[in-house]
Amino acid sequence: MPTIKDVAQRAGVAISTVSAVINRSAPVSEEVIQRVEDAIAAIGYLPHGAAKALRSGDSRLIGLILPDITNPFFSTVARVIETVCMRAGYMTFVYNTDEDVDHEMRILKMMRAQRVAGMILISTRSDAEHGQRLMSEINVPTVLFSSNVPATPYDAITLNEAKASRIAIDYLAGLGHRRIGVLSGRPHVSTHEERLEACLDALRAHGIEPQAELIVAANFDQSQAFEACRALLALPEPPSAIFAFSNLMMVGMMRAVVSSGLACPRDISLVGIGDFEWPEIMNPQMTVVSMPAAEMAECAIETLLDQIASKRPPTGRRIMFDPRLVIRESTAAPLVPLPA
Amino acid sequence: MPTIKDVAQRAGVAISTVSAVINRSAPVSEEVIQRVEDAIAAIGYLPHGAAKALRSGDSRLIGLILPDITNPFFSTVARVIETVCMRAGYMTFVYNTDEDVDHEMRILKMMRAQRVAGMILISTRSDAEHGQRLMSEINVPTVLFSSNVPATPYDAITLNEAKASRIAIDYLAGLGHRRIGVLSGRPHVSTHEERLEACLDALRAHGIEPQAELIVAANFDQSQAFEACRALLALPEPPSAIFAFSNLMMVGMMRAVVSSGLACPRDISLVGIGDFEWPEIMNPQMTVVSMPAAEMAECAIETLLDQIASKRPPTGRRIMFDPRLVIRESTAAPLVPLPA
DNA sequence: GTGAAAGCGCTAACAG
DNA sequence: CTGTTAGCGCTTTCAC
Repeated sequence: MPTIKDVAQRAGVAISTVSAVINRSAPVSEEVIQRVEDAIAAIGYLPHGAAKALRSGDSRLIGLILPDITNPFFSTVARVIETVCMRAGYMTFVYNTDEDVDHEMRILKMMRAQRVAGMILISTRSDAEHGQRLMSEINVPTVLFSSNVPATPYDAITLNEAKASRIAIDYLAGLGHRRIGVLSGRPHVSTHEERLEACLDALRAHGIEPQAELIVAANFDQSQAFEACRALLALPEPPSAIFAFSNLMMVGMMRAVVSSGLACPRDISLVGIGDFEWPEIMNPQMTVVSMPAAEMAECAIETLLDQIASKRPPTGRRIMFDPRLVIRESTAAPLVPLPA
Repeated sequence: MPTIKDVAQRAGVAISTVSAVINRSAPVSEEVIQRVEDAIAAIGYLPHGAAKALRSGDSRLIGLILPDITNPFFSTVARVIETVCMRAGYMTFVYNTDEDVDHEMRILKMMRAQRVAGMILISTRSDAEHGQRLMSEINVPTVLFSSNVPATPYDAITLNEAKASRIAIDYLAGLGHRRIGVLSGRPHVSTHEERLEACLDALRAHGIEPQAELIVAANFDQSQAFEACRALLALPEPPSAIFAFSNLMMVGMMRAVVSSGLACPRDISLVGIGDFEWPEIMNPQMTVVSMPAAEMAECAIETLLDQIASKRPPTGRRIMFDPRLVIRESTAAPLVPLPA
């Protein structure tokens, strides 16, 4: 591989001059610029990223840590962040935690070893203990995404979780459902805790006392949601509607209904959080609380880039985006409304 | 950030000793190892990736270039490669081309600037001209994935494309279909060219002369497939079955059928290449030619890692994986079989 | 066993 | 405007 020295030699100038024309970091005569650019093109020179990073102390690298790129919500987020980063001259590392705390910490270490300039982190937990872990491992601008970690100085871009739950429960209750199941996520994650709390509030607001047997945590996991939903459906007094806290859990529920020989929405109404791109090929087309994934991702990366550029410390503020109820075919009034 | 120097100081040893214990590259006494490791832990030292890469000439970086991570086939591939790479001590850059040649070249440049140790490339074109471009831009071990670029020295891991088409057409013809539409991909891509050629062969083998009006290229794109399928359906003599060359084009077809007020498989049979993870929630559940995505990805990364480690030049060989027909509900015998 | 020193490719400070 | 040079953090001879 040719180095900057080879370019200088060929162009008949000093190394620093080459650096100056590459980075436009000092004024150079038009004629010399031309000679240098010709030399670069002739020998196919490309600056050595690691050398540049080492010397300048700026890796031009950004880390994106998410649960699972296989989930369409997160892959959409990744695409947006990749695009914005590239435009800003950053490269992106995208890594999957699989919702595993240890793995998250391992990835954080790799990011630190690469001296990334900043990170977007969809963390696996939101509790104070994890906040401590994060703060001890992170030493670059970081913005939290989707899930929040309160006891932490980082900015967070999230959904308005309370509203998301409220919308869903209000809609279901409005349809006449009284026995409403909830497939929650995983304790210690803000997207679970906040949605769950708002669910309970909303249920009570409709005069429905939450039943423990109808509220089950399925770990944000498709197959666990499948099992949990089957169990709910097999209850002596099954719910007439279920609200799940994620897109993949919604899928799990739909599979469970099929495999139980039931029909949605005839036997059971289903609502999830997070939409899919082609609802019309699903059976049934799902009613969901949708979130503005792309806008949220854009906000997150803009926030991060701004923090990196301005060298301002994070303000610890939280930016919330509004969910929106998209009514399709997986919900209906209960078959046999309970007596008032 | 602490450096190796700080560790050496704290442990009371020389820099080179610290390096030796970190990399186990030279024998060091147990006692000193302990002292060094304590020092590392105490100050939270983590080797500087760029410095290491610069000095050792080994970036420990692998590039994965694919069309679109949003496509479940590619995100599955990415997960496998990330996992295997991490186990082997490599980090991964994943980048999307959006099927754009210029963008592919831009990404290749970034990879070269980072001095990646190797690449897995799902290229956007397969013709000789593009092969030339690739060879002039690539100077590290590279393995081609999914699409092949024949005039090139790189190993390629692909589907057995001929067989994929044959399976699909045989099945459709066996069902009694004579007017079979084909939604092909994009010219100059092997996954288009090879599948198309095999399609025509298979059609003729069944005594069906391919009709130009029934064969349309939809660019491997979901919405173009939607449009193309609608057009096919609106033909005076529409096909009774359509075979599409990708998973997303299959989605586009299913949407087109819905939006045309038709029913699949009653009015039209549909087959695609590439499966989805939860077929049972689709309407209808789709019949597809499935490919072993994870095994193929594993083969690709193993091949690459082996090439990097052994420093053997690529053999230019092609490893093909067998497709498998998965019959579900999107196919049936034609409503009105043509007279023999 | 351990330590001193050269140098990977680059940037930036400074002298000309 | 151009050229020389120090040194980013690390690995790796090569003396000791």
